[in-house]
Amino acid sequence: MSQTLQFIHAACTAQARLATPLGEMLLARTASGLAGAWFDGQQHHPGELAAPQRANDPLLRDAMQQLTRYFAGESRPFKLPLDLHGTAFQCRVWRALQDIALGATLRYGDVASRIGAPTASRAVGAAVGRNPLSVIVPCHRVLGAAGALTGYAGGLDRKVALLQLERHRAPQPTRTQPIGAFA
Amino acid sequence: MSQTLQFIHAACTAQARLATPLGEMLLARTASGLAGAWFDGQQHHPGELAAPQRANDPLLRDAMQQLTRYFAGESRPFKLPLDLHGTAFQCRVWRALQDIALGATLRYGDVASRIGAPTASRAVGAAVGRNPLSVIVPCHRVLGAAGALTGYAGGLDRKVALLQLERHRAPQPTRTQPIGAFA
DNA sequence: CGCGACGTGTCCGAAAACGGCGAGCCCTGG
DNA sequence: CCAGGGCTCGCCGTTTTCGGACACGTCGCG
Repeated sequence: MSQTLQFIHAACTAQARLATPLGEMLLARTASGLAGAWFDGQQHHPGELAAPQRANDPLLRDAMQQLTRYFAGESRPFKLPLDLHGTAFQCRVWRALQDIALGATLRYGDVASRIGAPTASRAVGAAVGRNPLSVIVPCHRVLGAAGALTGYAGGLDRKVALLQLERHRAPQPTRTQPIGAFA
Repeated sequence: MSQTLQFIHAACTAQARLATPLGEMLLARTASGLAGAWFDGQQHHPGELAAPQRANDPLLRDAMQQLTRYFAGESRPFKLPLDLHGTAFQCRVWRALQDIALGATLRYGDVASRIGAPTASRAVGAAVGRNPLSVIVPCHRVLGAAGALTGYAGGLDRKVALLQLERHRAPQPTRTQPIGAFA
């Protein structure tokens, strides 16, 4: 099992479920922050967690509220304590993802450059795909060099839906413009 | 890294250090019980833990007190909530170890029989060696078929010392007599 | 009686396979 | 001419796979 999932199963203290327009999600927290958010049936889903179901946990409630607002169209950025665990490289990638503003997109190669490994775009792809915090860490804002969607652990339809949702709320279309499908 | 150590690093919530006649020990707990006790420099030591140092944690304090009394010569059995994590096989072995009374010893093969895998004595050796709770789960009470000490993660001298310590407190020399070195 | 072979579960190291990529090349079709 | 589509080939971190090594004991042969 991957390092991240191993950690999730060992250290999570509570979980909760949330209904969204794109399907149900599973949220999980540890002692120090939000550790996971997955769509039902997506790739790299941790499966059943031993941690108790606690819909009224303060942090989980916060997360659910912010997600609900996000899906309702609010453009306020997520503000939650996170507890991301992965290899050093993955963490660098995930941190870089958090810097992509709502409505903006980057190419895999751009992310690679930003973390100081300009030739590792393919490895970046792998890391992006294992992002444990769907939606909250915006891994859906990374496109192929030609603007193609190229992949999403939750399924391409969800990626399309998320980008479309964000497309109309963006304060202004910042940074790298999506090319091709979204030009 | 081994399954057990992986868990230790991920799930421990507090640690403490204890001075004993055989060297300093590191104790670690999780939310549900005592998870580790290692001599400094022993094999399979987890190294630096991220969990905070908390000498006044109730469980850790209890453990330290009982260990201190043990080293002082009291023969009262350990009574602590434990949180042992390993493969199914390892857990069976470690549970079996806890049933060896103070002053008694078993052979690796005996342990193998007791857990229902009479031909797996070699595998038992491996599992015994990875016991995360030195002293408390008495892995030092297992000897080779001929009574030889054969090994101890903390060093053979410590194994000798522990057995000697227990030899004189035992209510009565129960069960399998140590052969050879301890006859 | 001594020696070697096997059974057994787990960890460890090395090697190979596998991707949510991207650049370069050629080819087609306007 | 130029724009695009399909192909091949390098890129690189992670995961998977595989072969040995062990805190032993029994059995079969010389």
